Amino acid sequence: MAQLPPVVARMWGREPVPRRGPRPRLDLAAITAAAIEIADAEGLAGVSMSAVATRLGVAPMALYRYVGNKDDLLIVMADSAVPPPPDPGGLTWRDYLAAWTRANRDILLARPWLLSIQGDTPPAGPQRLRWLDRALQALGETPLDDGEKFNTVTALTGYALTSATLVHATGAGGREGEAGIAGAAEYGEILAEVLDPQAYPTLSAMMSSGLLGRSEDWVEDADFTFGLDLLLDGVEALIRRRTRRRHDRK
Amino acid sequence: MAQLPPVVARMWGREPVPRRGPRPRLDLAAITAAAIEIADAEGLAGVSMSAVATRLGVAPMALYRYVGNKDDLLIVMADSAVPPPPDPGGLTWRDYLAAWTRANRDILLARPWLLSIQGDTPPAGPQRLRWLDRALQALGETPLDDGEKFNTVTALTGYALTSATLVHATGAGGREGEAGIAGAAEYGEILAEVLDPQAYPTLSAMMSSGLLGRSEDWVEDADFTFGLDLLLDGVEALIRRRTRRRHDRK
DNA sequence: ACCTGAACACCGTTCAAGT
DNA sequence: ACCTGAACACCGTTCAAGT
Repeated sequence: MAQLPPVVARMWGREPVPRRGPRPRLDLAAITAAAIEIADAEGLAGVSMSAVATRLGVAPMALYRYVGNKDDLLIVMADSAVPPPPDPGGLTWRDYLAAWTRANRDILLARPWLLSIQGDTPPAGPQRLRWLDRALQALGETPLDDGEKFNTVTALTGYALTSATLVHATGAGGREGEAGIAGAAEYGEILAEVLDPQAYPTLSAMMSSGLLGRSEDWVEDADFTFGLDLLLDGVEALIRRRTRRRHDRK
Repeated sequence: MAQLPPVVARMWGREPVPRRGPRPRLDLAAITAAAIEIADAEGLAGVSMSAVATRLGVAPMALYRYVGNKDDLLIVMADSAVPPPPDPGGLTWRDYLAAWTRANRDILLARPWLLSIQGDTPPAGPQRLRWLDRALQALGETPLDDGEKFNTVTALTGYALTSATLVHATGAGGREGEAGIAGAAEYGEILAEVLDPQAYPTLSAMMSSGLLGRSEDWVEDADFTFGLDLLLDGVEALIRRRTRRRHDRK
């Protein structure tokens, strides 16, 4: 699952260029698109090799010419399901990274099945690396070194992912008929019933004061923005420190 | 997968208390322990209902008396594989949350299969909620409101998760013979070969200047600590702002 | 009440064979 | 070179039957 597989080369357009033989009826892009359609409609559980093949009008074994195994297919799906990152166009690093993180989270909310794959796979495909590139680019003008930029992006990515998990899992952003708890309120009720105030003092105090009662707010911009600003404030503080130090040396 | 299932009640000790009939030869704890042993040894792929049953010396169908289905079992595993959170004992909120986040990440590094489950499941079991409780408790003395505390913890959780994913996926922390890319250096090499400097200007510039060459550092304390401090600086800035405002009102 | 045996409808993946 | 048909060794899950 964590192995960076040969199929990665194909993701980057390094398709073998054969001379002879019948014209291929498939390619990696068509297979991936079919698999994504199934995942969007039925979730990851619906994505079986034979379901994908059926949708393409082909025998299941035909897929193995393009994909080493099913894990390969999942990795390719997780990359190509991601749209291009927002355009940097003239934004400050802070405004851009805010938009970038929000867009990142929105993708995960629209395609929750990505959560199950991305938590396990490093960015190695063209799309996810483009996202990484743009975020690093936005920090280009700052005095941070490469490692610091990288860790900043890691923190933002993690926040987007955890927020999306929470929203999706509690069903707060849930579309009708979707898997997930009926609502954050129900989640709260279940916890309230089960939590022992002795063992979970802070959490149960918060719950009885209504934290989780109104927790559909988790999806709302205000709440997401708060945590995001927390992170960006940290970055800004660091930049200010760095800048000051440079200035001192003059 | 995201459904909060009836098995949750059982996680909380709400086992049915039967009167008559043969004494049970199994219980949820034993099943979970067996499944975790398999996951530790062979990864999540090795955890099949029949593998778990075999390890317990029982027919596979016996498990269905304790667990609704396999997804249920995974949810229970993901909770009970988590050890108790660090002890708060006299630490400042900042020191405690730093230790908490680091411990969080270390668990994920020790049991990478948790990554595949936790990215998809909200905390609903006794262990993960205990972690949540302790983190909120540490923020108890600060002037943050409940929602702010909650989002702070979300951001820290996300950072731990993404850091662990990155470390694990690039194999930087890999034990011998484990799944994963052989090393971060190899990951870098693959990317270097495939990245078009035109399409990925910042990333390829960083790579040729050696960012990913020395990227085993990702695991090292220094690098992890940097991102963590970034987050905590953000929290601290917010707390300072809140405190000042209160002071002004006097 | 608890566990089992047999059975069902699937999986992912292989291999030799066809064109 | 590409696709297929048949086959293999598994899955998760059901149900009726045993004690």
